[in-house]
Amino acid sequence: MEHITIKDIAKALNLSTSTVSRALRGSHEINPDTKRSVMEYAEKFNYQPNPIALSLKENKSRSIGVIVPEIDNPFFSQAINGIEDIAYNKGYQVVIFQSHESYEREVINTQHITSRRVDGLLISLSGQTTNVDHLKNLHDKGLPIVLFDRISDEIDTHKVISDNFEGSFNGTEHLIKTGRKRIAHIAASPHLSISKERVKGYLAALAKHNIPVDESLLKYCNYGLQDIEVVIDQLFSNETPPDAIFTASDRLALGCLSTLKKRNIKVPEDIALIGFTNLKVAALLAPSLSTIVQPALDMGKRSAELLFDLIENTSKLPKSYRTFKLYTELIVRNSSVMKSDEE
Amino acid sequence: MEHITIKDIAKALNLSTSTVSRALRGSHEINPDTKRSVMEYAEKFNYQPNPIALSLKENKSRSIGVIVPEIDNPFFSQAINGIEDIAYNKGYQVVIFQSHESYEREVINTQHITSRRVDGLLISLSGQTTNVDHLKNLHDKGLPIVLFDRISDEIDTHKVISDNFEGSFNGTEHLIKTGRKRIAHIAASPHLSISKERVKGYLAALAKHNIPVDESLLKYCNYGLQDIEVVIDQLFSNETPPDAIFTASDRLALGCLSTLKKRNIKVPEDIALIGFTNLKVAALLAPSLSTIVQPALDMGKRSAELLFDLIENTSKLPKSYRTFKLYTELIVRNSSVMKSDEE
DNA sequence: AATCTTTTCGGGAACGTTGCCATTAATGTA
DNA sequence: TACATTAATGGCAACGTTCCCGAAAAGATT
Repeated sequence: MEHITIKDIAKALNLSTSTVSRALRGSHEINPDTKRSVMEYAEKFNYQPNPIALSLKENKSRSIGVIVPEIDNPFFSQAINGIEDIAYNKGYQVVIFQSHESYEREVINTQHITSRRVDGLLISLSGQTTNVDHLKNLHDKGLPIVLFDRISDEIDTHKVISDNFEGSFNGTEHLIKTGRKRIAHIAASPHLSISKERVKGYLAALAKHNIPVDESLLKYCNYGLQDIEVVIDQLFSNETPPDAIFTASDRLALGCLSTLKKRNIKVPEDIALIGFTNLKVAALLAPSLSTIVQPALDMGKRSAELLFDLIENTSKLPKSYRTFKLYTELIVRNSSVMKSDEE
Repeated sequence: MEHITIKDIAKALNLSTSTVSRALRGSHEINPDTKRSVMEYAEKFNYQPNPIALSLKENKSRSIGVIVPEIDNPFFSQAINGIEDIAYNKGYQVVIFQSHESYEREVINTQHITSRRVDGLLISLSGQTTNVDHLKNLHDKGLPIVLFDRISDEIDTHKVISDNFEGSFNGTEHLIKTGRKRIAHIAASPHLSISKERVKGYLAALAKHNIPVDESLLKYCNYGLQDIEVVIDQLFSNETPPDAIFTASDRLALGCLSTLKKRNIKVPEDIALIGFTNLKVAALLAPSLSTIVQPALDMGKRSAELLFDLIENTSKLPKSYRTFKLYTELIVRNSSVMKSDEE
């Protein structure tokens, strides 16, 4: 890839680089004729300023880093969609990293992030992450960071989440109101903020309706399909098995559904199922999946907007950081209610 | 973000920048003692070489650009997963762009790509793209490019696709062998290579079994849900409506399924449905979706590997470019065959 | 003792761009 | 006419790094 530079233009037109530079940026102190000839030459030979030289000079890269556990997860790909949208309009580029739910990988990613000199970082924590010193260090050194979805209390910066407590509360209460008595909750990694909040919502709903908590109905589970099968089998080896499962994520709900099918347990007759998800296909599943919708796209957009706020105001020190809680919505479908009319 | 530089180290240890530079890279012509003190200082103050300065000097960025129509499409997010995997191991960073199926946006993206000075480009064409001059220009200027999935004959470089013809042929033949007589095919944008190949496979299967082609059963369709509804309605306003639909993508199959449900047309009794997809949830749909699986992750990996081959061998001019055709697999589920035993 | 090698290091240019400071010529003002 | 002002441009340093070239000192060879 050969690129024409400002020096080439200067040499060709017998000017100095500074004159060409100023002509290109339309400075008023350049003779209109000179300006025009420079412009024309640049146009003709398709001059494109070298952003790397700019970056070196200005010490910023006009790029942001994004670390997610897994790109190939509809929630995160939707969020990235929103992030890319905002970044595109701001003229920033998006550099993607995956932690694959691994703490070590996340730490390595943050190292790459800094060495890359991105102007800011958007991150959703890995399921294994309990220590966030790697992020604290970056933040202390002045790197703008926004956390989204899977956040941590230990970092003082902007955060964007969905209202996990309320969503979880509403989902659980929905199960209670439709007559379920023994409601299990399968959460994701116990370290995650989203897990904690959703467990709280679940417990609060039980408490409100005076349903005693049965510890054996509260399970934590990885995303792997084998893990889910184990958990389901544990739940059903109980003397009085659950009559409802509220899972804390899309993947878990899908895993449950397929395991329950294998075990020949009917949904919603034998057991109600409700997920916490944003999957577009949820409506097309058999049975169609009741769920609590999270606005993944909006979360991505909002996070990116906040990050650019920080990036563009790094000078104004006394920031007041906020945690933005986005709406969730309970959508009731067939997996949680007995069919009234057969189709 | 303050960063310590080689100059800082030099000043602190009373050395020249060149000595520090060489010490850091372990040059043999530096006194072991000096080397050690430099290393220790660098370690202590967490020196990280500035990749931007390196890029400027070496005229490469150690990053690759990826342009996909939409990140939030399981096929592409899986492919990106594979790309990121390979890039990570090579020490490259992945910069993401979306064309949103728009030709204009794709052209703008390629401009950003070049101005960004990425070392290579992976691209899957937008549905609107008929002219590929923007890519030809880049390729002629020496930018390594690998096309995947949605490719173009007009660019001579490595390409990675799945065997669309064979997949399509097998899918269509499966429908024929299970007794379907009027098989419709709903393709994506007519400009896309994948559409053309899949239409060819469809027609070839019909021809092999002496089934006349009915032009009214061959439809092209965008991804929007309204468009699908229109197409379905057109198909069923036919005097003799189809008894099978073979759709050319995951999204289209999902749209069909939901539209057919709305119209109260039973799958597979009234009509068989088969998709071309890689969706993990296909098995959980109602009915479970027969489909032709594409190895999205492997396509991403293979594409990235090829791109790095090109990047690392830009000198060796006489390249022989190849098109790699990856396997597809027909998976028969309930949407295309009458249930033999009810569950 | 005179020369040649090694070892170890510093100086400076270069990558592309911007911005400060100077410089020239032309014009305006007293 | 002498001086101040303005317009238009050039020179140069700087961003962080590497690399080529040279230089000094120490050691080795005759």
